[in-house]
Amino acid sequence: MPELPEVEVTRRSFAGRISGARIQAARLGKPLRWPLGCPCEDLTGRTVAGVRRRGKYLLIDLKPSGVLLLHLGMSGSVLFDQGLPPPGRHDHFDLVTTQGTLRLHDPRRFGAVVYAQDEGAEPARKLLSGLGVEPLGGQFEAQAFHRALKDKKAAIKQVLLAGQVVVGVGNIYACEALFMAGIRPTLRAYRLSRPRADRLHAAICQVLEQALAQGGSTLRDFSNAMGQAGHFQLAAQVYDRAGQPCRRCQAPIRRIVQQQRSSYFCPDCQRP
DNA sequence: CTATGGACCTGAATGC
DNA sequence: TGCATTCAGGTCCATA
Repeated sequence: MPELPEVEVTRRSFAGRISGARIQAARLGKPLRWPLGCPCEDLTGRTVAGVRRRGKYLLIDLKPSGVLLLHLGMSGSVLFDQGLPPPGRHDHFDLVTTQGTLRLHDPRRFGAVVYAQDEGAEPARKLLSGLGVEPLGGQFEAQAFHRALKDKKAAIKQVLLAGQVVVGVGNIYACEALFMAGIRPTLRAYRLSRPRADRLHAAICQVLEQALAQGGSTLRDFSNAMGQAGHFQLAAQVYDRAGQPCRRCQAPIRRIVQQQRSSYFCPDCQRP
């Protein structure tokens, strides 16, 4: 479910409300992708200093020390509120604080909650190192983007999903950005000309900013930590539209599989 | 080093 | 209705 805009929407929906709260208890449900990395009891008594985001990870900074990395995987979502009902079968982490309970709901359990001393310490370092530049907030530059693509032999779609060049672009937004830029997902990254790389750079920024402004996509079941749904589905140009007419030229949208993931594109608007 | 495929897990939608 | 198959927003890891 969650790509960068959804994760950022989630962060904004509870960061302010949880900051300054004192942790009273933590509890785990079924195993997530990785073990927490510390006993739940070790968290009690600490204070939440703030919530940051890096790629698709949420970083919950603790005082006097420690950080919780939270990843939503494919099906995760977060709730933060007071007086939450008892955990259900897909609620796998609760952080009970003086200002409310943070709850990770994740049916497929590809998500994770991981504790580290700080973001440079294991296991956080390993998860965060190797992540590319943040696409929003001014660090993402067209020239550097083009240069980075130059030594990637893989298809551009795969390079975007890998997150080593730029983070946060998942399957939906990769498809949408490539459509906006008029680029076939199968085109090898190093073959992008500077003008096409520039277009893709702009498209990535635009599609992510737009989704963020609209509160995150909701192709299936996304909602933020206050239970509100997003609206991106209204704007999808190609994702999940196989066989339907391109909104720009009417040609049927095609679906192909790359790296065992679906790619959608318009054969006329997007050129190899 | 790259490229590929499998792994993790559950639920919804589709097909016979 | 029941049962099997396919697909889903992610990403790590083993293998060649």
